[in-house]
Amino acid sequence: MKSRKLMDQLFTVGKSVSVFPVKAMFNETDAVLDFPVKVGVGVSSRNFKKAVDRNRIKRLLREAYRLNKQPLLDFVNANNKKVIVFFLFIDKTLPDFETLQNKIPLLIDKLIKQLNENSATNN
RNA sequence: CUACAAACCCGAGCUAUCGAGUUAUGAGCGAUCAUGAUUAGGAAAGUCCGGACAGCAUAGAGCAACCUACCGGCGAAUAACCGGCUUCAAGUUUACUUGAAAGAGAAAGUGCCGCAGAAAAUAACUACUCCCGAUCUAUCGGGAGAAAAGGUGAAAAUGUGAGGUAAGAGCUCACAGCAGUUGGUGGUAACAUCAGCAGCGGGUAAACCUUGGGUGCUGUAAUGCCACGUAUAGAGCCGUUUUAAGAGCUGCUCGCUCAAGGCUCAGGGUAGGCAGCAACAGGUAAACAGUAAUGUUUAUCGCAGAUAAAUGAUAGUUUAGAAACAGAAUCCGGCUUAUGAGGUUUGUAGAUUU
RNA sequence: GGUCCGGUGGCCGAGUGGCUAGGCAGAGCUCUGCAAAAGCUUCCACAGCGGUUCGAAUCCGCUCUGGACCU
Repeated sequence: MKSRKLMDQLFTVGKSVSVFPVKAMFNETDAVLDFPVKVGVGVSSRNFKKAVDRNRIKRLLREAYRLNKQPLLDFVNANNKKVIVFFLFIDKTLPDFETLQNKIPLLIDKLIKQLNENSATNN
């Protein structure tokens, strides 16, 4: 996700789920997207002052999402939805790849549940 | 060989699997896909200097402001790079080593120098010497001399010795120190050294200042272009061709030029794309010139280019070890700061062997 | 990305080169039957390193840190 407009929209009206140390903001959208899911990652510069550390965390988040994204894609394709997601790292210490590798699947499960409930209430 | 100091080098390589950015070629209407190539630093950092490049201005003059200050070299450029000179500091071997320097002018002027001290800068005061007068006979008053004595301070009118005198004084002499000036010698020069002349009136210019030199302002989010969009839109103020509101010369004044719309507030819209933007003060290697910075020649290479922002994950292996500081955002040169393990060179000290 | 400004006790804040004011807060004492108020005493500071100077919070350089503005 690279659009500034979508980003503002996400942070104003979007909802969130979190599995420590990662929080996911998400929003279903009617906007015309090229892909069913658009994803971004971020770290607060308040918690990590060095650009090296922030880049490291963003890379690990990207890699962890890449390896575990299949369930989310399947769900979204099955229900014909369009979703934008933003992963925020909220811990204040540098993580290692293994913990993220364990936590991201849990977060994605939770996200899918939320999406399911939303569509049920809307209908 | 060990320790210390300084300078410099390096800042992991390879294989497999799965990915990301850029780009070339091919395929596809297109989204995209396939194959190949390539993808972070020595500091990318701080932004302390200097440039390139771009926009505005180019009609200047004066004032102000800011920067700078030994000499030579190098270079696109620099107070910051290289070499030298001088001064200072430390160390010892006392003439060397290492380090530092914002290193023009205090004899153009103004200011400041707390406390202490007689006095912090035309010299005054106390005390000193001589003469005169008075008297209570060791004091007082007046005149003259003189700037040596006053012990405090960071700093006290160049220091020591001798002569000289009523007492004294660079008043005179010897030696030493300091800065000025003239000439000789060496050096491109700063400067060094020798001789003569006339001197010796603290410090502070990282206080104001003076002198010499320099600076137009702003910065790639600059700047140019394309697309989309709004309230056919509100309020207030100033002005409209002889006068002129206002704008530009970017701090001010004069002067000059342009000028029919301009300024402020409130609200609304957009926040997309292209160029700038990756081929040059280029990198690497060797040779040559130079003490060095640097330059020349030859060969060779094409070497990040994103925009919520790529350069990653896992496993194995090489190695004594893979750990430090740390992430490009227009580019380049220098400086400063952070930094792991190891290596090279030079110097000093110690030990051992010959 | 660029351009600037600041840092003085626990807090606020003055200080244009000569022992770092003042207020609030803290501690102790006085006052009171006990407290409050008041009074007295006391404690705790120049962001760090280096330079200029006899002497630096002040002047200069570097570092650290906080903030503002342009966009």
